[in-house]
Amino acid sequence: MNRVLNMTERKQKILAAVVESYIRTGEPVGSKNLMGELDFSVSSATIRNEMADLAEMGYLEQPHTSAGRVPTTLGYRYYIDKLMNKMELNEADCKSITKTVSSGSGDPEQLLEKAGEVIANLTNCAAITTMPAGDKATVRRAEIVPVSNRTAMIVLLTSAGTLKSKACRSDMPITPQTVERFYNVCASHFVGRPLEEIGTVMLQTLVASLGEHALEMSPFFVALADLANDALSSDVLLEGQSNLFNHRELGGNVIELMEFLRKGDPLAKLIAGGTDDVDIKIGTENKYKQLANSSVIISHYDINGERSGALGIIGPTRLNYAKLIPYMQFVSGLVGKILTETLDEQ
Amino acid sequence: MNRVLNMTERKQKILAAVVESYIRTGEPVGSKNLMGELDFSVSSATIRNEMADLAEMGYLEQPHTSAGRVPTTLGYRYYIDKLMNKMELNEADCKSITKTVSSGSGDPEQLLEKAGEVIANLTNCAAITTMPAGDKATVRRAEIVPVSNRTAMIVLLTSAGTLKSKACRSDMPITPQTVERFYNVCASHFVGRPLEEIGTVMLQTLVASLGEHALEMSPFFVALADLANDALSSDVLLEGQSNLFNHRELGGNVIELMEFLRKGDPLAKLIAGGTDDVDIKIGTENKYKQLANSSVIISHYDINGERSGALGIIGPTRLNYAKLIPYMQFVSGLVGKILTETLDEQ
DNA sequence: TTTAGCACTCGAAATAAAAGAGTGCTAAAG
DNA sequence: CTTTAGCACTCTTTTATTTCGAGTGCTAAA
Repeated sequence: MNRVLNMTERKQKILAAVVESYIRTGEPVGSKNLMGELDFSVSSATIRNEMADLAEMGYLEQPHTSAGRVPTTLGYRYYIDKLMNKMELNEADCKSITKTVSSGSGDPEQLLEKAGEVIANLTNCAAITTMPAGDKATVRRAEIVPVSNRTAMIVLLTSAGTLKSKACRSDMPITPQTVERFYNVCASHFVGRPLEEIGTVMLQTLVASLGEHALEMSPFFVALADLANDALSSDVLLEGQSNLFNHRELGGNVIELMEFLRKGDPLAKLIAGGTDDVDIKIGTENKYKQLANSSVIISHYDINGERSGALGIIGPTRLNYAKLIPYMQFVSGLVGKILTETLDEQ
Repeated sequence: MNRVLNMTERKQKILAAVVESYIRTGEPVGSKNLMGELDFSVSSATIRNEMADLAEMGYLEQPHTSAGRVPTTLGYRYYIDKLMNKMELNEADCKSITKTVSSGSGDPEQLLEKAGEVIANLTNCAAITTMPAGDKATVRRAEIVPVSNRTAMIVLLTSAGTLKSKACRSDMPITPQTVERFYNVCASHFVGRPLEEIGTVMLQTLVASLGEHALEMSPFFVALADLANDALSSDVLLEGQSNLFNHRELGGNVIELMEFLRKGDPLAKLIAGGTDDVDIKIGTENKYKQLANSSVIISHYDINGERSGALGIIGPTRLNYAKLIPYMQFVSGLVGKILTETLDEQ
């Protein structure tokens, strides 16, 4: 025994056929059925031997002894990297996507929400989208607006077009002088500076320098720091969550999966990483165990040539990669283009 | 035959015992089991007769011929209106609720989110909360802030402390004059006036009067009208949706139910109606067919003595009404108190 | 190296049987 | 007239048993 197994061309063809058949039907695929799907004629026994080899090599596995074969994570990976032929985009689909996505009023949040919806419907998966990153955003404007005697809204607008606000309560009455003082401090210390600089340390020294007004002003600066943090942590939108119910193979884990998706934080991390144009994580390739039965396709978008955010889908491992990857690229490209136009600085 | 069936005291006791037992266990309750739960001794046969009567009267029903009895909508209703003894609030719970809910920074949205979470955890149901109604809110401030050459944020702050914003794109460059002009128009026409007045009709006449600037300004006013509408339609927050999975009796309908909850609109209507302090809708009493197997408990909160919003839970009909109703009242009372303090005008 | 043939495995579906909980009715007792 | 013991009957749930079929792995011949 202990022979060496090489990946031959025939094995590749068989692997591709298994993957594609499984993606299409969701049923483990057996040697007989596979005969009809190959562009060369061999007996089922031959295919069986090849499949046994592929299983030994780690590309296929059997749910149980007498069932057909199913691709492993490794099998999908090999298929995607070496075997898959990306499908062309359907002209009509492109048009309708473009129409839907660009129908908004120019509001980035609305745009990404729409894009998420489109993707979710198109792919029958859950879609996640991130708002344009605020990493390098600067403060464009910061002010307080009183809403009652002791409560004011703190408003922060960034150069990335993100606007965050928050009510804040003070122990002392809010006078027009308070408002003006806050405005002046912001204008001189924050406007035009990166959001990151509004940290608690910075604030402490600042508040200290305010002397007699320190007590009065400090809650507002604390709130402002909160807002800056908010604006920095890019928002994640989730659409079409319930599409996941349509995929039986996710089984009872759908609930855990949805619970996982509900928390925005890991999602943000999920979508953040990766340097490629399109990131694909299959099953156990995902760092989060809740995603062990899912695949994730993430496609980034650029604003003014700079990586700014991403769109992604989450579904069963059995995704139609050949079709969906080009779609994701198309939509993210579109989003990037629209946002570049919208937020263009000059 | 055709005898008249009267509700006797014994029947009431039996009905209450059935309802309470079913709420506790989720199993149809049979005559023998019920014997142990009554404060008087009769044979199971007697109970059987009484239960048959209650079934004929419409308060109980059988899932199938040889199963125990389950309360009908009518049965629950009778129990809640006439038989139920509200449970006292647990001192420790109150404290921890108060602590959690009031731990925020004074932001109403954050407050209601926290309150929703608390309720969801406490009741193991989905919780809905509405932001304070903007019905009578007036415009406190409206302005545009440029974020790029042709894009600006429209910002609207209402007297109710709601702040809405939206990006808006113009076909012409946005100049400081544009900003000032917008500000002036808003100051003279909108500030201090009810939100409702910013309708499209009003806008049309206004834009017409702008003469040469009409084209330049109109997209902003349209966006402003959008924002006003947004601010008027009270936002609904949903928490603990996934708790619904824990209730097996909701069966396969959980998915439809969640899908229904995802759309905010019917939720808003659901929570809006009702004049009582606490509204309870049991199963088919709900107007929406998706809620036919669910119960809804809604408790309103007042700000400055005026009905302003509500907190609600959605769960199976088999809710522990005696315990949850007081809890809902407590939390909504608390929310009202905190918001009154926060938004107090004087 | 490929292929036909065949025994074997294992899950899924179908069928049968048994168990159990609860009812409704009857007839006797209070 | 009301209550209760007794009992046959109904219907779901559970468990056991069987059957079926798809698919494999192995062997031996081409």
